[in-house]
Amino acid sequence: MENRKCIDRLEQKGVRVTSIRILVLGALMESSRPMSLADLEKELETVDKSSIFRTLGIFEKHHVVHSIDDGTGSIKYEACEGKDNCTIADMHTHFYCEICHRTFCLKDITAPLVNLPDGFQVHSINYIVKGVCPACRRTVAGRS
Amino acid sequence: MENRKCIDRLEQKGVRVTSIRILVLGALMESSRPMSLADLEKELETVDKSSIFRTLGIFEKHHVVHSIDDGTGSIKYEACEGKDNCTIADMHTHFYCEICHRTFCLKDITAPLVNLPDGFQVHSINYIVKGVCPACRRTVAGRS
DNA sequence: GTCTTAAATGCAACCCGGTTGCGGCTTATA
DNA sequence: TATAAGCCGCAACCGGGTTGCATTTAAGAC
Repeated sequence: MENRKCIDRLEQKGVRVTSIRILVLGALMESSRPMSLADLEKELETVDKSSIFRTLGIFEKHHVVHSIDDGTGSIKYEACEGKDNCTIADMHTHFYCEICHRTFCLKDITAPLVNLPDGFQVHSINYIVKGVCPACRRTVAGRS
Repeated sequence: MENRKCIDRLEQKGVRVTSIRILVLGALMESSRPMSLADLEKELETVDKSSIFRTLGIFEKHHVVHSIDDGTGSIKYEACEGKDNCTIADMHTHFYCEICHRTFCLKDITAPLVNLPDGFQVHSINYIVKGVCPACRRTVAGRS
């Protein structure tokens, strides 16, 4: 419960501090994986999902968190890392395991940026690799 | 209505030919953009969405079409190109315009593949670049 | 052609993530 | 303490996707 850290981050980004916001940001910062609305709902039993939803919207607008779409149909969120706003260069690769349905952050692997035809203006990148993660691969190794 | 072409493709992929399947595949092959279930529903008024849904599932399994997730919340489909099955190398880049909400196929731009840590087995790639398309950029040029 | 069977289809209902309207509560400021 | 702005919980809603089931269609046997 590093509340201090959450509070500092919120103040630094110009977001009003409330108990719920501390809880939501705390959960995201402690998690090693991006979390969906449902994940947060489960972890924060006492908080209504609409509150979490609105909180995430505010966080996103103020660059406290950013969202990624791993193709599972539910958007996932993770706390932004650097002090400054998340830029394209900060976007990292994600890996979605089709067996255990977990999404991994590969934070050291920057999402690649291709050259686009003239006229396309890039705002963000969504780069998801799908397949089988090491753990699941080991588990099913016997049969493949 | 190049029915012949659709029928050939279905037979070649080992999919039973029905009138609905010809319609669905025809619509996808004629479209310059990937289509969602809702898009197909609108274009094929006479066909029930559950039929389209199941048809797409069968098409996907038999590599007649593949799906992409452009982060809009609705999966889009496009007809596979080559005679053989779609491979990772065939996956191309998509661009989603945040203004007009259209998804563009950049067929000449192969989706990049990063090097993953050991143990990750890749099946597919989802690479979406988001921003503003040339047409919308021109339209809003006056104010930016 | 007719029969039989499996597959395909339409309909209606459902599921679930996401979203919104609104009344009540909390916080900030005077 | 009074007031206003913003936050929160509840409940209802929305839309894409999915499923169960009865009906229709197509493929093969006779």
